[in-house]
Amino acid sequence: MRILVVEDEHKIANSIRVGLEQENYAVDVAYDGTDGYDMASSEDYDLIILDRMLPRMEGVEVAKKLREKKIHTPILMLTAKGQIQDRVEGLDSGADDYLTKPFAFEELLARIRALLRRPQNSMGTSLMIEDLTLNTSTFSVKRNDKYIKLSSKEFALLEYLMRHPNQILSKEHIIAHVWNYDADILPNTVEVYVGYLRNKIDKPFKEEKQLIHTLRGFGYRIGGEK
Amino acid sequence: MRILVVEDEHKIANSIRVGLEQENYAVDVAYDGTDGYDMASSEDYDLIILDRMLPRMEGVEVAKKLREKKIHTPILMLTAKGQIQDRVEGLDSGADDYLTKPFAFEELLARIRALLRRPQNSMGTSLMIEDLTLNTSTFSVKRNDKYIKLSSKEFALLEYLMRHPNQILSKEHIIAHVWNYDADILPNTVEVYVGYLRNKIDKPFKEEKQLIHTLRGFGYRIGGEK
DNA sequence: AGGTTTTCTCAGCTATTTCTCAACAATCGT
DNA sequence: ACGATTGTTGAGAAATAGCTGAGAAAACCT
Repeated sequence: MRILVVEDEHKIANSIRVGLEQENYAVDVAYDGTDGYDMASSEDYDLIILDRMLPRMEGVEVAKKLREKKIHTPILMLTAKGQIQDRVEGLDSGADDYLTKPFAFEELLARIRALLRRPQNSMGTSLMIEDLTLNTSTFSVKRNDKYIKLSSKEFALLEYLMRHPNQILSKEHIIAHVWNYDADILPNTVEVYVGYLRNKIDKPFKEEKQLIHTLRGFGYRIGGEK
Repeated sequence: MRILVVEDEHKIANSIRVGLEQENYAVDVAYDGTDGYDMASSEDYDLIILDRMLPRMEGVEVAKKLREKKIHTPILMLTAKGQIQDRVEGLDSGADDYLTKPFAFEELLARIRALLRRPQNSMGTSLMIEDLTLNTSTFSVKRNDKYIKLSSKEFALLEYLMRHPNQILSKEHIIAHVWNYDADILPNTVEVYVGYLRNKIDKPFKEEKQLIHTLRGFGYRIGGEK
């Protein structure tokens, strides 16, 4: 899957590129509207991520021109927050979906998956490892039939871990996926949150198998053997 | 089900179209009265949503002409607010129901469902959670056999919550469904209205189970356990 | 036109969450 | 065994989410 990112802020463009590449998308980047338009019309992308405010040509303008040219590549438009009424205009211009900055990287991924009509990543909304269940539609977490109350960040972290069971996830990787792209999060913060999760899902279940493992020097992993 | 939307404001027409398509209706749009009239008389629609103020031919006029031509497709007429005395005229002209702009999308859907259901059973739905009942045809709410008086916004919010019992609904989600498209509603407004509802349906029933739950960081939920 | 109700925002308050820091513990290489 | 590196944890500061009373503005009703 090839994705074109049109975004003038290099920092943001780069984080998106790196993040998407880790998810095995092929990514090209354009830093202004006209470049974006040229690339979108000459190459064959599966998806275009288009910032609304761009030098040389506005995002809305780019979208309109592409549609006029009968290029129907799905477009996901980005705007700064507080421009809520742009939504209608954005969708009118031909965009297929719409996301306000700043956003969590996971949300961007979810929208991309939706637009690419990919079968949602085990989209039973219910993730399960051993006797631990996480339901993404009711936002509930259970272990051994006991409900566990998590804060939203704890939930996001656990969801991310559970979507990649038995895989080692580095702290940098976790930061990129669970926090916003521009969040300046120390690796220690991840350590602290892993600690919180352990207090809630492992420590009270001493009888059961411990689920969150530390792989010193590499990262964390949920599930699998010691 | 095929629906014809006759509305000259492209922005509104488009939002309605997108929204209805998401509900699996097939939607055609006409942007003025004569086009609307032509399409309505040549195609076979299940419902026509007709704006009152239209270029080339007034909504009322379109409705009258259709009825003269023995086309009895249900018509839902839209007017700008503050034109309340138009109601009689609108209904006289042959419209079956009547909605003032701006409206919440959920309300439009409810009316559409009502109109499309009319031939079969004209029974309004009754939603129930524990000892709380909400009747959408009489617009009445009861708890423990006591009638509770709600404003229309409160009613709309409660109806939305009760149509999704045991589900967590985020403030953004609630705004999108209970308020109208271009309403610029702060999340705090939802908090306030949830407060109003609590004052009326939970606080006076301290003995009973409390029904409206806050899930910090996620949203609100009606029904279900603490 | 005047009073009432409803809708919505604001500002202050509280509780919770988020995140960092720094001290401590565990592990690793030599 | 030793310092160096990496991970854990308690304490607390800062940020954020949610609740509520007050009130402005609009809509509604005679």
